[in-house]
Amino acid sequence: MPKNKKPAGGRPAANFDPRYGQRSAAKPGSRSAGHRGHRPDEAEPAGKRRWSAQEKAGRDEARGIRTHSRDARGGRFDDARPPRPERGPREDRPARSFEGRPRRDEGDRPRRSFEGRPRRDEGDRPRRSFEDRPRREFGDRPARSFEDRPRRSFDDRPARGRGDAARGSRDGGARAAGGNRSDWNARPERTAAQEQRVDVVHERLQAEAIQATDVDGVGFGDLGLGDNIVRALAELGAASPFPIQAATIPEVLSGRDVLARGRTGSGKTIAFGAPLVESVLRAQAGQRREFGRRPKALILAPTRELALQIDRTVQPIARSVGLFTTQIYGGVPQARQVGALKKGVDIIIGTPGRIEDLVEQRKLDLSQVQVAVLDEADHMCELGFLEPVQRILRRTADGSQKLLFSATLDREVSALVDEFLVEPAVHEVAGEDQASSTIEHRVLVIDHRDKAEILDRLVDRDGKTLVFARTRAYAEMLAEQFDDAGIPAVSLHGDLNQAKRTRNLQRLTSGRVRVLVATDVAARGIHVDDIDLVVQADAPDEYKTYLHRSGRTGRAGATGRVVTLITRQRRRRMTEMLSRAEITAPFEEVSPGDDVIDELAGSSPTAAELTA
DNA sequence: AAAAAAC
Repeated sequence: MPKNKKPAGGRPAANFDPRYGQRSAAKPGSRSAGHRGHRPDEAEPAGKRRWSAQEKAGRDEARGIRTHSRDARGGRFDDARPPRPERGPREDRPARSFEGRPRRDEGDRPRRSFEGRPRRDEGDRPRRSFEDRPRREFGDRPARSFEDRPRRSFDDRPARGRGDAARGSRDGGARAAGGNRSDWNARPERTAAQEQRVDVVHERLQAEAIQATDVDGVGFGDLGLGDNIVRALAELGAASPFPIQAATIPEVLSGRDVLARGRTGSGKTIAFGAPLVESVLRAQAGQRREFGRRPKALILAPTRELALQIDRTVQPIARSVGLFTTQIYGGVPQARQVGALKKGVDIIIGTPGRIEDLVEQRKLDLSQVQVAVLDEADHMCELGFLEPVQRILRRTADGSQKLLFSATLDREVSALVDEFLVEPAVHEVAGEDQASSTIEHRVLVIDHRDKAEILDRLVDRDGKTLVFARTRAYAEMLAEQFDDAGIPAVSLHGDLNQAKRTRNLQRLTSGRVRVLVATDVAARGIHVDDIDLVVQADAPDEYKTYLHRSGRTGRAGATGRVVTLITRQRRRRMTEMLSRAEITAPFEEVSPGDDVIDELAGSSPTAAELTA
């Protein structure tokens, strides 16, 4: 089995370790209930609010899906179900029938070619570019030589689909002809030394890079989206396409499988969401939305919050053309979700567990799904997620289009690409390196005993701050610590029940609280406007985690700062991880009374300071 | 080792 990553090694006694316990088997939600009292002024029935409309987080990551199928069903549109009204179903779209486009068989595309680019032998660490990430050594164990690292080799993977046989459903013609996808696997044998690298590097996929300047003057309509969708995007705050959107929207509409990498906050959600809606619409042009119709598109995300957020972006787009979406994730009663499915929905957005659960209960039928999107695709290929995701994808319609998006997309996704994608197009945005980033990175080397005090000072500020902790217990403890210090804070982690999770995140979004302490449940995809400081109370273990966590700030061009606390012993691991992340950050030894803390707690750097 | 994801 693709035992993806996860080194056997692991970290030594973590840098910090209150370890409030091996309390892994904690009871959900219990302990935190207590510290919610602060802020009596919230004249808002916080409990009931559920994600209201105020946060149309708009762009964020997006995933698009699309359908190239045509699935016949009857004629009108009489859906009475109104998830979150806003404007009624409107179907003025001319039913263009675009389908019929030559689906994957264009031999002319020079791009893609999934193959692993020749990895560079570094020693010279050139610069970044997502690709060729210089070694990525998992556990970040202290400078251990690469050799004792558990290896993970693509070539060791079970021969799944490697040939073709396993992927019977897809039209074999194109595939047989195009050799591209085989490039994923047909890599030359490696030497033992190279083999070592593979498990840590996950080479980058060769991609077609779009230049930011290519987008100048291009509108969403030019990319093939209909007027209603373009209008809906404008209402979400997306007036014109970001590069990743300009690159992937036409590709998704063409029906091709797509792999896309765009850094955090670059607009991936709309990049897949908008064309997905357009595709579903085209596929059913002129047909009625029947009661009980089965979903035509599926968007999978790794966390409930992300699924919810994606829906907040996709739903208005879908509604603008009369299509319905529904969320399918755990932690909340099934009834409402099942009820929506019974009435019939066009697009479902959710997390693997509940989706599989409903499928097994026969309350969800994925057989009509023509487009499936995996957001944070590389994460969805990790241990624990991969198999459920595979089972879900296998339930979708034969030949369904697959779209894989992530800010850190690498060969780790080959586990899914091999089985499910056919000659995928690979896109990324050119020049997304640190030089063009709007995020400033700093590392504070501290004494463990000073940690709590330094954290208190760092988060005692005006702007919104997101603090990451390695464990649920520590996240909870920190939130209480901040509260006790007079700094209103809430937490977000898996020990909380979904209502609290949703409410606490909402509190940060709305600004009622300016400090949120979270585990990595919030590392990926979550978009909250104006987080200008990310504090890593515990340094992450993987460079990808570093990139995703820090990506909670500096979104859509805004500036932000990331401060990571480490103890002296961890300097080396941190240095190595930053190099893998291709990030440059000064290390500063800091004590509680140092001015630098106030400086860091102050306003985030200006664009000019960042480039200086 | 931890986190996430169903009940």
